[in-house]
Amino acid sequence: MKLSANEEYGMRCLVRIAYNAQGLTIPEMSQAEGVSPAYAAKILRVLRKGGFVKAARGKEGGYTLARPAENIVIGEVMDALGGKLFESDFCDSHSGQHAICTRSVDCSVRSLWRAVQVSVDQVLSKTTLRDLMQNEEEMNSFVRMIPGPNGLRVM
Amino acid sequence: MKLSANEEYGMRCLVRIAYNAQGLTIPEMSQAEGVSPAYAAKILRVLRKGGFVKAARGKEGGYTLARPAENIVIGEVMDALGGKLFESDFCDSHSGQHAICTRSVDCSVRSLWRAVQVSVDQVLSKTTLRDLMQNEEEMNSFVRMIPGPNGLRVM
DNA sequence: AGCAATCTTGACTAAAAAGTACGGATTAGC
DNA sequence: GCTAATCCGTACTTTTTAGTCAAGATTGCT
Repeated sequence: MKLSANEEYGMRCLVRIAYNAQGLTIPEMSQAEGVSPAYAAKILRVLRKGGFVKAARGKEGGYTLARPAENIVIGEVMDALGGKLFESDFCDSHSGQHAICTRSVDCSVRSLWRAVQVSVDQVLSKTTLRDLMQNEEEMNSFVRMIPGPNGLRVM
Repeated sequence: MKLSANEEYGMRCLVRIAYNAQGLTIPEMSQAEGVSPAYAAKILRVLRKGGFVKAARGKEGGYTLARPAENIVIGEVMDALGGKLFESDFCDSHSGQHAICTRSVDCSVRSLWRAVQVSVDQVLSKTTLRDLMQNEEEMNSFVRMIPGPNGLRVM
């Protein structure tokens, strides 16, 4: 029961994009998050396939939110990045004896997992990307990378 | 954010032991859970090192609870089996830019993880092994493996 | 058209988790 | 003291996840 790397970096990337309405490129994201460009690309692909960000190719390209931050529910993002907490059909597929399960369908351990899942969902399904964007004024001082003759300044 | 195999099988094994006051051996557990004896042994070792079960060697040996079920808090078991949800020092160790974090210590994504953790802990720290043992009368009909001249019957 | 910046994709390598194998140590019963 | 049933520990193999690489496709600019 650990956050996967996909979830950790995926959420971080999404928040960064939310803060940068003009869009962020893979090299920019790579530098901001301290991961390789290839890895940043891989994470951003998951977010794109999930429909949370959209990409523009070519010069002036980059990633932006696919919809307003208040319409992006974190629970959906997490599902896309890391899948569900447990497989709901474990009891069917596992080859052990089922006698310990009460009343032929359910068992105490399964109930526990479901309780945990419900508890997590209550947080994640209530939270939108907008909710994670506090101190937006401060954040807006982060500007886009400006290429210049004497080096680069990021954000 | 998935339950690990250790967590799934560890909890299942613990519940089975709780239901069998006389103790369960590795072969018994292996058969009951449908996993190899070697794997059952590995899982039981984690539970033993965590102080939740104790083992008796030799003939008539096996695993029993190390303390009463009502004194075993599931949150502690889960920690022993699968570790914490996230590393609390991620922000220190990761090499990306920290500017997105508010006020130099915290950041929105971290807050989210903490909220999830709190939510999970509320379930797991309130639940004891005893709470998972419903229908105990029914369960007590499961008896120990009885070796006999004409084969074995398990539970 | 040509170039440079950008995203896209699939295949590859590395690390971690899951699961197995085996030789050793302990105990009960005879 | 011998034997059989049991746990113990380490090292190994397999599978999954994490992370890299390289060739291709798209776009804006001149």
